[in-house]
Formats: sequence, C-alpha cells, structure tokens
Amino acid sequence: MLSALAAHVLENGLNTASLRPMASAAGTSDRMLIYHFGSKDALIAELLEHLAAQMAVGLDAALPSTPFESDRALVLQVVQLMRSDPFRPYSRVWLDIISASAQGQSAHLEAGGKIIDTFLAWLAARHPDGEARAAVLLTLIEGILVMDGVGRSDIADAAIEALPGA
Amino acid sequence: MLSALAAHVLENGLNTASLRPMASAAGTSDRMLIYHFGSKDALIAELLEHLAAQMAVGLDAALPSTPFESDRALVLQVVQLMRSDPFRPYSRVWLDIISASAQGQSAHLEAGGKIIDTFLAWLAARHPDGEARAAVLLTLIEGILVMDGVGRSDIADAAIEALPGA
DNA sequence: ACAATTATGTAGCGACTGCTACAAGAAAAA
DNA sequence: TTTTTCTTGTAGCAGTCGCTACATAATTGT
Repeated sequence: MLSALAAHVLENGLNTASLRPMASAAGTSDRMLIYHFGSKDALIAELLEHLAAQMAVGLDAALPSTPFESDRALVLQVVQLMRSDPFRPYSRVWLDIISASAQGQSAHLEAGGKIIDTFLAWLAARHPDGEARAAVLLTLIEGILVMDGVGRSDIADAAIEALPGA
Repeated sequence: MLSALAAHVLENGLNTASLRPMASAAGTSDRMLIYHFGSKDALIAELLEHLAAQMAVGLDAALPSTPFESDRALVLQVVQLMRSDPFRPYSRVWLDIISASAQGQSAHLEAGGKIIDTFLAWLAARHPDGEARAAVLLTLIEGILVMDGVGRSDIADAAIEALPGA
C-alpha cells in the first residue's frame, strides 16, 4: 500500500499529490485511504517515513561502506548516484520535502531532519575523517542537488572539481 | 500591483498561491488578475521575474561590492544575510522555485537559472579569485539554505567553519 | 456628441479538494 | 446461528480551483 503510494509520489510529486489520484494508483479509493490513515496529513506523515526508509535502503545498497580515497571521489560517486535514473525521483521528492519544511509543515520538517541525519551518518561511514568533514560534504551535496534542480549542473560540476582529491 | 503580489507570495508561499487570495492581497479580484495577466501561468511568470529583480536589488544593497578577505568571511556574511528577517521570505520562496523547477515547470526553471546566474556574478564580484571559486561557494551556500530549511543549521555552521579564512 | 475601446463588478461553470453519512457485504466472535 | 466487528462501495457535501459569460461603467478617440 505505502509502496504504491510512494511510487506515485516519486513519479508525480509530493506537494501536489491529492487523494483520488493516489488512491487509483494504489488500486483503492480516496474513501479507503482516509479509512486506513485517518486523514491526509497522517497519510503524508507515514508516507514520509516510508520514503525516508526506502531511500536509506537504496543508499546502503548502492555504494560500498568502506571509506573513499578522497573528498572528490566520494562526492563524485554520490552525485552520480543521485543523478542516475533510479534516484532522480528521490531527489525531486526531496526538494519537495525541503520546500514544505521551510514553509513550516512540521511533518515534513521532522522527516527532512531525519533524512539529513541518516545521510550524514551514511556519508561519515564512507569518509576517512568521519563526521566532521562529512558535514561539509553533505552541505555541498545538497547545494549540488539544488544546482541540478534549476538546470545549472555545470556550476555543480565546477564545485566538485574544486574539491581536494585524486 | 506586482509588488503587492510579491509581498503576498513572500508571506504565504509561491507554490500554494491561488488567484483569489492573491487578488485580495493586491486589492482586486481574481477576475482582474486574469484580465491583466491573461492566465495564472503568465502571472506567475511575470511574478518570478519581479521577485528575481527585487532580490537582486536587495542583495546589491545589502553587502559592499568590494572583495572579502576570505572564503569564510564572505560566506558567513551572505548566510547571515539570508537568515535575517527581511531575507528569510526570499529563501523560502527560493526553495519553492527550486522544487517547482525540479518538477519540470519551465517558467520556474528559467527564472531559477537566471537567479543563480545573477547570484553567481554577485558573488564573483565579492571574491578575490572571481568566478571559479565563486561557483564553489555558491553551491555551498545553496546547501546551507537547504540545511536551514530542514532545521539543521548546525550542520550548515560546521560547513562554514571548515572553510579557509580568518 | 457619438463611437469605440478599456476597465470592472456579478455571477457562475465545471472540475477538483479533503472528507463524511449511509448502507451493505464479509469476516470473525459468541 | 446470531451478533458484532471490519471492510468497502456509492453518493455527496461544502469549499476552492482557474477561468468565463454577461453586463455595466469609465475612458478615449474622432
């Protein structure tokens, strides 16, 4: 159920999702969605948790958990992953979560914070210097996501190129 | 007219804005908005241009156009500016533009690209090494905006602290 | 003064929003 | 078997969405 909803949201966007299209994507009715989740807000909250978990699993599966040789190598791998077909929908939904968070929607803010924390730990495990440097790289990666989102991947690439590394 | 619309959007969000509330914020009717702009999409397109110009003026007025001493000093100034009360609404709307761009809305994509280009030139004028390094710092600043948006300003601060500088 | 254009209010259309009242079938418990 | 609980479909409510038809007023051009 949640997986079908997640698939629909990954394809069509989170902030513009409404009950009836989601329901038909999941093979039910809006009536049933409210029955199961209580309200749309509750549905979104559960969906955010599901998406976060799904993304965490995907990240773990995609890259080895051994430290990379350099900042640049690590960031390059991560960015290539985020730009790949299977992960691009997650990037788009992630930007939806961020914008809703910044508007003060608490469920998105909470989920967004957790996703960042997970990502930070994931990065730290793959960087020789651990968490301190990972914070920098994570911030840069988020910036790269923004650049990609507005069609300025060249600037993002320049930022990667400037990193210390092989 | 556009200024009143911009003020409403800065206060209430861009992607959730609808004609009737915008109209009443501007002292007119939805009827008149369509009459003047032709359609909501056209209105949004003009509004995006207005917001971009407004933001560029604000940036120019806020910080001196002489180069800063270090990466860290420059980024710190810019981030403090973005976090200040008058600019926070712009940051929120900016995140709205990014998420809409990533969903493929062409007006937002176009406006977003222009805003980035403006910002890059603005930064380059304030950095001793010019555009090459400015690309890196701009990417990082966008990441910091994301961190702030999801309530992880501590990570953003760590990233600033790691920059070379006084 | 008359005609043509521009501006504005009123009312409403059809589609969509989240959600609910009501009823009925399905399943489980007694 | 009967009763209670769980699940589902049908229909619809009140509200909002972008937008438009129609009429009227104000302005402008000749």
